[in-house]
Amino acid sequence: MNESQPIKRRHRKTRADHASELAEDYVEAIAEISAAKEVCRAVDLAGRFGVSSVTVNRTIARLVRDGYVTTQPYAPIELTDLGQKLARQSKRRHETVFQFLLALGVSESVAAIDAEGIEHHVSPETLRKFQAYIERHG
Amino acid sequence: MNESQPIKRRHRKTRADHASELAEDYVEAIAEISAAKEVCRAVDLAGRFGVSSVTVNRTIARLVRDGYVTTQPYAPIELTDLGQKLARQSKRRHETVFQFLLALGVSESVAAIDAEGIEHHVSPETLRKFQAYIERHG
DNA sequence: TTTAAAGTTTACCCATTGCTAAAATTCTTG
DNA sequence: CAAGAATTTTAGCAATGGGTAAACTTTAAA
Repeated sequence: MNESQPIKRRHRKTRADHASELAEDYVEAIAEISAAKEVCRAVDLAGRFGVSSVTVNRTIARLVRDGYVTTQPYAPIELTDLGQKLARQSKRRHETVFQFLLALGVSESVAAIDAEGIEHHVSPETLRKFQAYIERHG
Repeated sequence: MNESQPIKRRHRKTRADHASELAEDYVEAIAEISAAKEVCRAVDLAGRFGVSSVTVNRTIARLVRDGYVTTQPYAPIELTDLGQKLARQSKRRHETVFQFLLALGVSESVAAIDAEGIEHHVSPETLRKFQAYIERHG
């Protein structure tokens, strides 16, 4: 009577239709790095995420496959329109979560860490509540 | 000046020292199911999480390896003291996140889903802020 | 310009988390 | 108790996300 419906796990679920957390982190980083220094290279992402450039390479290949990114051998990494759209959404949501935590009184360093983890699990409805809270409080 | 220190990803990071999200979900579920019907079997967890019992089996093997669970072939699944401790912590944190979302005005169905995802990324400091908010508001 | 450094790619490895099919065991019921 | 149902286990497959070592390109410097 209690184990009603199955709890679907939210990590690694669908393929092309729904961007993974990793994809969101990557497009967000690619957008930021591209803005800061014109081109984004695998080595930049490797430094950013603290992983090897081999790992970056394969992740980028998946992003290409899923339509978020274009690149050619030994060339810089660029976002497609879809990738840019996802990057904007991710950045906006990330920023909202971060500001919300600050408004709640969480310290900046902890808010930065927690926002990273939380952002991928906040539904539109909850995000709106976060925004409302930010507007009410400072 | 911005790509200061590497951003450590919070999913699937360490091995034995830090319980994975999946481990937390499992011990929480095992505790709940054991409380509700005396014994917890793989098939119960499979139903709960919407995965096959083969998948449950292997996950349980990892939990045994990591010291959270004991079991024997064809026997029910039981939590170790460590597993019970983790289950209590997880349940408490989960409950706090869920109540916090409700207090913020998020609907019950969405709060249930978001709490599942968010709970694993909330630091002790942020959790205290959540609790404080719940106490202030209803 | 040639060479060395930096960056990228390829070829391997591993663990996790999912699956199906089939074998083994335990439970239930006729 | 024997047969069938339910459950668990084993064997094998796949995708993701991590690694190293070594080869290959590109860039920079002497």
